Amino acid sequence: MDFDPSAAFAPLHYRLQPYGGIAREDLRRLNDLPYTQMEFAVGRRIAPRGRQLDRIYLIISGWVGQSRYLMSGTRQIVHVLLPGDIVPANVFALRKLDHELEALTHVVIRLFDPEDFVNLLQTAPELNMALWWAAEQQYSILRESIVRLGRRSSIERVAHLFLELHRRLLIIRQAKEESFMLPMTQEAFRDVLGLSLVHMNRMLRQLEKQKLIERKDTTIQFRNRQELSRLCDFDPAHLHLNGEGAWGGGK
Amino acid sequence: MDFDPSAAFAPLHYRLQPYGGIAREDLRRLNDLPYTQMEFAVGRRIAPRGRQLDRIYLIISGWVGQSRYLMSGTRQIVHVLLPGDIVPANVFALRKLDHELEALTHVVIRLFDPEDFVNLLQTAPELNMALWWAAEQQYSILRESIVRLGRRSSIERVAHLFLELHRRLLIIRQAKEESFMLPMTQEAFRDVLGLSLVHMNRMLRQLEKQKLIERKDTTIQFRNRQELSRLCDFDPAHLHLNGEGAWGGGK
DNA sequence: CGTCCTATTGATGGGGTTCAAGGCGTGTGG
DNA sequence: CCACACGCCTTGAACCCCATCAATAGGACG
Repeated sequence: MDFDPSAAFAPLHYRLQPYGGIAREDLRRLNDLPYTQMEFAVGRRIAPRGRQLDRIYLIISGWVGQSRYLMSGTRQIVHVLLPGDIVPANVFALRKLDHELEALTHVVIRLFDPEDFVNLLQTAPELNMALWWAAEQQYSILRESIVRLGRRSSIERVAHLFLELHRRLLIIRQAKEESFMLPMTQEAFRDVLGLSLVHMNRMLRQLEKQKLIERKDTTIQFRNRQELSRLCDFDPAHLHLNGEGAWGGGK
Repeated sequence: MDFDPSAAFAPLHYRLQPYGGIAREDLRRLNDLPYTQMEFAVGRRIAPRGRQLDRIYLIISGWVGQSRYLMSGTRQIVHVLLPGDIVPANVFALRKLDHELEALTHVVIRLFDPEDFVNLLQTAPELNMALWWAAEQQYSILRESIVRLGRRSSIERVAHLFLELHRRLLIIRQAKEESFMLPMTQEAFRDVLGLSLVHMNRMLRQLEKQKLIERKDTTIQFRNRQELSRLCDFDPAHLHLNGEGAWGGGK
């Protein structure tokens, strides 16, 4: 680490690292942008569906769900945002939110003025490019979620989500090599995977019984990650872990 | 229409219209960009997973599937691209494809050099912004697909996809008010919805029996679109049909 | 006229939901 | 300090939606 961002910025810093050299100065300027900071308790709604986005949300700590409620009252969590993630992923298209933002854990977020943010990007091309790549990664995760929901069995879904979250947490250094903290309830987990609570719980126990994972409190420990990956045909390619293929965009 | 684009460009033109005034000159310059044009027969692979994107793909006519194959051989079509759609949606992040591009119908595409494309965008801010909005719409559709797969029943999925495709086709003027052409096979349809062929067929027949739709050859005619929308809780908000909320991005 | 692809329908079985009840830990108030 | 409540997790039992297997029909095409 040649740059020592404030702890608040560390996740974003790690997240953008793979996408090429971002000037220390740029990160510092991002760090120095005026902001409002807010905290939310578990389960609280951070922003409602339909809200016109007039702020850039940066997640400092905690997990945030982008979720949709159907008329029947059921919920689908479309995407789980981790520290360092930004809403909207594409800061140039400030739309109305088509989903809720909900705190899946205790959450700290920072709000920026979009104009400040975009002005900074326009004089920081590397940072700009890195954010595009981070956005692209988010969308790849959405695509992979579609595959997971459309074509994988329940046990595969559970395994696949574990492995994906683990990789994402590794990037921001909030996981160990073979374990990670899963702070959300099974209820939230269920709504990511499109399953029932009962059945998802059974699949969890089955993974334990097969000695693929271990659970202690909120910690998930992999006991045989390779076998787990094989079980659910996990391929981290969609996470674009190396920024390879980045193209300078006429800079 | 104050601008008369070549027939090839009409869908893109219609697609970008809602997102604010794009200068006629800009569209003309896009139209004049050097390109390669290619055609693909039904079922042919346009680009394989893993290919480094070094071209911008614009769909001129036909439907293209972004699909993933699992080890088991099953396929999930992650997204259906229609005329006027662009791959990659974000032309600034040229990654490796994490899915296949397949021709769901006979397809004509145009390939552009990314550098040409980006250079044009850098001197055409309105066009640039419109493309961001178009990209954002694509991602919203992905999110809605996740809800569809995760929390909707089979018959709801079928109805929902019909209504969504109809809306998208209306935008590019390739549908009538109460009907549209569905040129893809039920096999492809199945792989969008994550269902089995047999069951999906039954749901189609059931929608007919309930007098909600009618099918003649490849034409789907709505017989009671309101009831169909209610059945599947369809809400076109995710399509961002009006460009409202567009924000100038410091231009 | 046979072949191949797509659509359709019947029969059967299983993966996952729903209903129901109990366990466990934690916080809270008497 | 204990009793109780509440949230979350866990497990059993019954049912059902949807997948799978199987067979036929109906073009399109050579």
